[in-house]
Amino acid sequence: MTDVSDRISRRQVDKFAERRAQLATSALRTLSELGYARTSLREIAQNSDFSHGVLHYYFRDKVELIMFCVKLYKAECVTRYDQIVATARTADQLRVDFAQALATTCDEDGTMHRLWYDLRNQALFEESFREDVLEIDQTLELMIWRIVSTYADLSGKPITVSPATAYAQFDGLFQQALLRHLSGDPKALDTLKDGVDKTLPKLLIP
Amino acid sequence: MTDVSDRISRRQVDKFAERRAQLATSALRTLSELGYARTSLREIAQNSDFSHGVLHYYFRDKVELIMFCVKLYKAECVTRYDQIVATARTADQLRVDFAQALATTCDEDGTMHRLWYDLRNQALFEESFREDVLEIDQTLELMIWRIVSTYADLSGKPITVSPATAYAQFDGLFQQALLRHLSGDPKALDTLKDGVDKTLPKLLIP
DNA sequence: CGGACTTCTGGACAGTCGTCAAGACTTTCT
DNA sequence: AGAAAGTCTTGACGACTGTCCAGAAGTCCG
Repeated sequence: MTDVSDRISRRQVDKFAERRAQLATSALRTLSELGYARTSLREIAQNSDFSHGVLHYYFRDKVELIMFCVKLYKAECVTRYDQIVATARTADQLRVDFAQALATTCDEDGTMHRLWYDLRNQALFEESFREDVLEIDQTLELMIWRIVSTYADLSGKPITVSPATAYAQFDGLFQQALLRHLSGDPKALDTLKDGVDKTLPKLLIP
Repeated sequence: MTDVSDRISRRQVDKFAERRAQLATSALRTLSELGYARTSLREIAQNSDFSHGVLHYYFRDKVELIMFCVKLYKAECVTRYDQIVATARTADQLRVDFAQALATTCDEDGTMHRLWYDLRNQALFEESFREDVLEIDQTLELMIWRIVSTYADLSGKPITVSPATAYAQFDGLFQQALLRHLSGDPKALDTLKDGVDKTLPKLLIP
């Protein structure tokens, strides 16, 4: 394989991947709006610049498309809070920033996150979803752990719970807030911030 | 005479309600097996002693049937842990019993609970589900609160978090354990017990 | 028994679904 | 230029969905 053909084939691959990403972005809009159960490939195509047939040109089937979508979204989502870790100077600041960031995510990206919860729930029923869902869940757990361990460092106190427990607690708080917030509860975000504020210090030895 | 509500107010109310419950029980089996998205009325009927047409004789539509089902289940589920509250003599015993009870539920009734999570998630998308889901969620929150406040009484220490926060934390722990457990992780239940063991004391002032 | 009512069946209807493939259009290569 | 490869549209397919309905079957009572 010469340098030229290598470059060419790579360019084609890039273009292919580019269109996949473009279609996945369209699909994400539709999925986050309707949820897994009610989203059809035709609906996805209608909210994009292409016809429904093209989806099978870029994705093997519906499952592959959806998994590609959620991975695309979570890849960006997973690094969102690292900025907070990087800039926080004190434990209290980290705690406040983290609580605020969760509330902002809940408010601005609520529809995307309900999609994530929807798909994670599908994994409870459909085995084919589990591998990918568990992998994403693992990266989220690590993201939370970076927050918690940084908070512990800044506090100078050791952590008393496992990464899994810490993640589960914040995930529960977020999920509850999301339901309340989408249902129109005006206090949902404040309750979330308060919950995080109270929960984070309890993960350390007092 | 085409409306279901007319039939309800007829003479044989008991028999009518009885059959509704019978059909709902069949439906629960199917729903907990397949989940909301993939359960059809024909599938439900096939797992019962009747044909698919009869479902529209006892329920207005699919949504009414499913909501009736989950309410039937949660009505029993919500009182399951009150036994623990009633018999616990010490805080430590309550803590251990509660952790064990959650693990047992996760193991034995995992498929039913994934259905609950599935429907609660649907409420994030479909507004018509929200009212019922929020109501059930509220009773679950109260159930957890009875545990936590009894634990606080037995410990002689005040609680530091709100009912919503306490519920969200345990719900997160349970949900995480359910996913792991259904995925075949042998440590899922022990992790759940450990998480509950660690979380419960942290809800009080040390 | 016979009629009135309730309960239940099974098929029909009008959609929607994922998937596929034939062909048209576009780009790239020789 | 034309051939080849890549990209996209369109229509079709069989299967499945919730809903409805005509009528069979069962139940009750005079």
